[in-house]
Parts: sequence; structure tokens; C-alpha cells
Amino acid sequence: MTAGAYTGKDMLSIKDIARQVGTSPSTVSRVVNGKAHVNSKKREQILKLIKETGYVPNKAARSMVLQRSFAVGIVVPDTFNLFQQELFSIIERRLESLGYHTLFFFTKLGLSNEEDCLRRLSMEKLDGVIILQEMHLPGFFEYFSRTALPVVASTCKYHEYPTVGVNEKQAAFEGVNYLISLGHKKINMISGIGFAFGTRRTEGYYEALTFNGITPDESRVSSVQYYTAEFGMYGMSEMLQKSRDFTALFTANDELAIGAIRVLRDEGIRVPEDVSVLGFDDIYMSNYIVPRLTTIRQPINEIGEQAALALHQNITGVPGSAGFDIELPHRLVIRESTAPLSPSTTKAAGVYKEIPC
Amino acid sequence: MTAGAYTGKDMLSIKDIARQVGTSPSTVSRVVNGKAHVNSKKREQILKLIKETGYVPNKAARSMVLQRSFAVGIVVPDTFNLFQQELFSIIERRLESLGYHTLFFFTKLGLSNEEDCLRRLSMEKLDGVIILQEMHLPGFFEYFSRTALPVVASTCKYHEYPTVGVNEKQAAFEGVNYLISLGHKKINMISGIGFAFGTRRTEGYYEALTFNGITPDESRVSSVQYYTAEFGMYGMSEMLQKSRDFTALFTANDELAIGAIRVLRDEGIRVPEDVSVLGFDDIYMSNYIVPRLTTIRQPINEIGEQAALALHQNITGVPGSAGFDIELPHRLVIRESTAPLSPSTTKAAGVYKEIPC
DNA sequence: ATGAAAGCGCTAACAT
DNA sequence: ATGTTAGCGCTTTCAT
Repeated sequence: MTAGAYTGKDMLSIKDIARQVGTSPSTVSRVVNGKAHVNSKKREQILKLIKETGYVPNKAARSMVLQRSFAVGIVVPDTFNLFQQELFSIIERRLESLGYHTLFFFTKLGLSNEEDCLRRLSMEKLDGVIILQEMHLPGFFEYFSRTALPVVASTCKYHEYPTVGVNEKQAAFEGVNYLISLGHKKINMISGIGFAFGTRRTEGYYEALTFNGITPDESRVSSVQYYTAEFGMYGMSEMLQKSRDFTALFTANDELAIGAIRVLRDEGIRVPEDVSVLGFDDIYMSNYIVPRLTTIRQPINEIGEQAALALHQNITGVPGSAGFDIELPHRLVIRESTAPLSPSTTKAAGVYKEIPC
Repeated sequence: MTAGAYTGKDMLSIKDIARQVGTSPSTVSRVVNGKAHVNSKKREQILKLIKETGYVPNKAARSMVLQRSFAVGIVVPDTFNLFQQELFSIIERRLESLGYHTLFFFTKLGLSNEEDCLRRLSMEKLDGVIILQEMHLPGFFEYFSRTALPVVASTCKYHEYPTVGVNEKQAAFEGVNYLISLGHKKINMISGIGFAFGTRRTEGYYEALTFNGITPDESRVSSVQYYTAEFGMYGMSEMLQKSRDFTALFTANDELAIGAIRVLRDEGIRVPEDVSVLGFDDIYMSNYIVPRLTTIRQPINEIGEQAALALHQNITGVPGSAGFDIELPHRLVIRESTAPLSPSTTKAAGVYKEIPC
């Protein structure tokens, strides 16, 4: 079998390097992997040749003997919202700097879709997995356990694996509490279905009301199918048809808020003069839209950073690093979409100071 | 060397399956790969066992003997804008359905960063590469040529490789032409540096002016560092300090437009009553912000679809498929951020009908 | 139709 | 310090 059989992938191997220097593959391997026990003159020589020829070790071969892939999987929902997209970018970069490749696993809701995802995931000998959505197929957990695969969840909780994120319920609680402190009592909420984060945020909403002696009213809460601006519009439209008797709105994420504001505007309802709107996440756009969105900020950089790091530590077995949940601080970012109840006020009052970004 | 040496990754191999069925690895391999020449009874038996045990072939091993990775790389700029993020998602999904994994390669501007990117890229025996930004390091092209790696560019042009996207210059031309048809003559532009797409769109702007007998004025054009809302704000602020004598603005992408509108608002300048704003890309958000953005739509789904498909065809060597640029139709989407020059008019006039999304 | 054997490029254990 | 050897899991001739 000669080289001619291949389609031009004339990549040179460790043997080629060894031969050209007049040494053995083992020595070259030692040099490539920065190991000791190699004559420094020979080392220089090899390094030089590697640079000249542009030799790079074949990952598949390495992967095979080392029994690892240098790749981590990241499981993301098919409904990949802006916050998750931003988070993914951060995690990906951090992982990359730690020497991993990131393999994407989009998953649609539904067991059969998850099955497909698991099948693909298990073909790779992944070094670890980061999860941005809860999976419901038992096979996942079985696979993770059986293969003792390091797993960390982020912005969601998955079995006993460590998770990094904010305390969403508490954050929502504080956000709604702020709305109440502004004088609002008739506070509606738009949430979504399918993911637990919507539920946790809704719980915070209910608790804040109860805590302040306001009787929660389920008819004030609407759950839409996806956490998108489009569905924020649907949710708001539907809500307005039922009743206009509310002065504030809390949405489970910023995209829903953006859609809701859109409908409010179209209906001639002013934000924040007539209705205050509070989002969650603080996606990049929230600071640029009209009106600038008041929202609960997740420290996305830290979350991504910590998630990547936690996984890395789990993979490399840093002692004492495994198994701990990391709760990062959220922050209420007060901008222009919320205002005191008083109908004459135009802007968010000076009681609360804007927290610098 | 017994199994106990491993860290719990007790994955079974093709040999295990073979032994349990009482046959040879070759036969199992044939079954797994759906090849002929295997007794149908034995085939069933093997298939059954595979399902029961959850056996999946080891990709690294396959990769090694097949001399391919089943992975395609996608090179994206470090400044990963919303349009590119959306496009990436689409491409990733399509590629996934074609049986590839997608490996991310973020690249910062600058030769040394590109070098690093190339080094990582060449470690994988990629089946192909999709490029969303021009690379300037000659090493890339050398590597692609030498290894005869299938490459397709999207939303950018790279050497002689096929590209899929819209005719940006023409699209910008038409957009600005629309602004002019609305009566605008004093049309400013905010573009960005670093990527050729900004240049192409700027060219279209200049040509439209010239075409309509308006003398281009370089002081009306400002180039900012990044194509983000934040820099759209910077660009607009700077512009306003120089002169308020313009009635329309064209931005090189939607995010710049969003930032520019933000500043206009803050300055009490109404959009579109005082200044019409036209974007480019039609990112998801553009249809939900206040005011809804008039913009030039790139058919993002088709672009992603075609890019993935073109690469796949190049990889599998579909005859006659290689080397052709695919130009997809753009479309001016008229929403609320543009209006006729007449200062009394509030909304985009009825001359142009809104094109349905 | 099936099995034996070679080999993909690399690393690690074992000699020397 | 360095080379030899075995083997990671798979596919693919080549026999049979």
C-alpha cells in the first residue's frame, strides 16, 4: 500500500521526523510531549525540523492510545437562546485555551431526540461533558455513570453533578421584590415551558408576591412555548386580550421581554410609564434596545469561566475539586424599562441607583 | 494488560461483540458498516447484540484507519456577531445531519493568532473547512492546497474557493437607492474595519450615491472597530458631534444600527421622523426592536444550508459540484426605521409595500 | 460467507 | 539517553 492511494493528504508522521533526524519515534514523541530524558542537542534538532516541516501529531492516533479524545461535549437545547449562545461562546473559548475541542450536541425536546443525541455522544470518547439543559432520557445518566465521565451542568441542575450558575429563584424573588418596592401590585408574568429555569424563575415570582402580602393570581401568569421574542409577543397579546389591569410585567428572560415590549408599544401602552417590564439574563442587547431593559444579570463571563474550569478540574482529577455546586452572584440592573407606579413619573426614580455594568 | 487499568471507561470493542456472537471482528465490521457478504441470520444476531449492549464503534480508531475525522472545521471571527452566530447554528445542524461533527475555530485578527489557529486546525484530519472570515496568513492557503482539503467560504470570499452568500455590494446599493428614492440626499454611513464585508457594503453605498448623482462625501462615512451595538453608539456619537446635517443613515450591519438608534434616541432625534436608519443582515432581533428595523435581509437559512451542502459535495466528490460560487438573493425588508424625507410624515410611506417575512 | 493478518500514527513499558 | 516492541480499535485485503 503506497502513498499514492491517498487523496493528497501527505501528512508526515512521527516516523518521518525520526528518520530525517536519524533517531527513533520514541525520542521524537518525547520531544513533542515535552518529556525529559532526551539529549538537548537532539531535542533542538528535532524541534527545528518540526517547525520547518510543520509537522503536527495526528490526533486520532493519540486519542486512541491515550484513550481520550481531547474533546468535551456541550449539550445545548435546540432552542438556543441568546443567553445560551453567549455563554456557549465563552465556554468554548475557555475550553479551547485549556486544550480541548468542543463538540456541539443540539438536542430537541423529546426522548427520541435525546436518544439520538446520546448515540452520537457516546461514539466520541469524550473527556467530559457540559450540560446547558436537563436531559430526561435515563440513558444519559446511565452512560455518564458507567463511563465515569466528568460532567458539569451550567444554568441547570442535573442529577448530582456539580452545577454553576446563579440562584435563579432568589434572583427572580429579588427582581419582583424590586417591582413591588416601586409600588406595583398588579404584576404579571410571562414564562415558558420545557425548561426548568422558567419554573424556578416563576417560583421566585410567586414567593416575592406572597412575601409582600400580595395574593398570587394564576391568571396573571402565562407560559409560552419558547423563550423567544416572537413568543413574548404571543404571550403579551394574549394577556392583553384577557385584561389590561396590570402595571408591571416580569418575564422569564430578556427575549420574552423584548417581544412583550414590542406588543405593548404597538398597543400604545408606554414602557415604563404605563407598564414596567423586568427581564432576566441581561443579554448583550438589553443595554441597547429602546427602552434599555431593566433586568436581572447573570454573570455570564464568570459562569462560563467557572464551568469550563470545573470540568477541567474534574477531568484532570484535581483533588477536592469535584462535586461542588458553584453559585455565582446575580445582580439587578436597573435601566429604563421600570419605573415607580406613580403615573406621573417618567423615568425610574432615584431611589435605586443604577448599578454600573 | 487487563481492563482494570482503565478508569472505568469499560467500553466494549468490536472484538467483544465478535467473541460473544462467536464470529470474527471482520464480520462485525461488515455488519456495522452495512456491507454485503454476511449471512442474514448472523447479521440479525449481531445487530441484536449491538442494540442490547449499546456498542458504538470507536471514532478515533475508525478515524485512523479511514484517514478522516468525520469532522469539519468552521473558522469564525473572534468577534462573533449575531448574524454569524445564527448562521453558525444553521450550518452546524445541517452538517450534523450529514454526519459530520463541527469543530469551532475562533480566530482573532492578527497573523500570530491565525498561526495558532492553523496549528490547531492542522492537528485534526478535518474532512473539510467552512470559513466565515477571510484569513490573511499564507499558511492557511498553503495548508489547504497541500492537503487538498475541501473548503467553502460563506459570507466572504477566500482565494478560489467556492463561496455562498449574497451580493453584498449590490444589496447595499439597492438599500441606499431605496433611501434616496425616499427623498434622502444627506445619507451617512457607519461601517467597521477588519472585515471585507464592511468594505463591500460601503462600496455599494458609494455607488448608489454616485449612480443617483449625489456626490459622495467621505466625511459622512465613519468606520468603527467592531460591528457591535456598542460601537454603533460610538460611531453615532462621534458623527453627531461633527454634524447633525443628515437625514438618513446606513449601517454595515444591524447591530451597528441598533447602537446608532440608541444614541439618536438619547439625543432626542426621532427615528424615522428625523433620521431614517437602514441596517444590513436582518438578524432575528431586528423585527422586534423599537422601531422595527428596515434592513437588507440575507437569506440566512439558505446560506447555511447551501454552504453545508456544498462542502459535503466537495468532500464526497460529487462530480461537477465543486468550485462554483453560489449567490443567493437578498431582499430589502421595509419596516419602521425608514420614512420619506418629508418631515411631516411619520411612517414609511405606501410607495413601497412591506415585503412579508 | 468468513477469518487471519496487517497496519493506520502514536505512546509507554521495557530493554539497553 | 535512546531504541525496540506491543498495542490502542478499527477496516481491509487476501485467503479459504
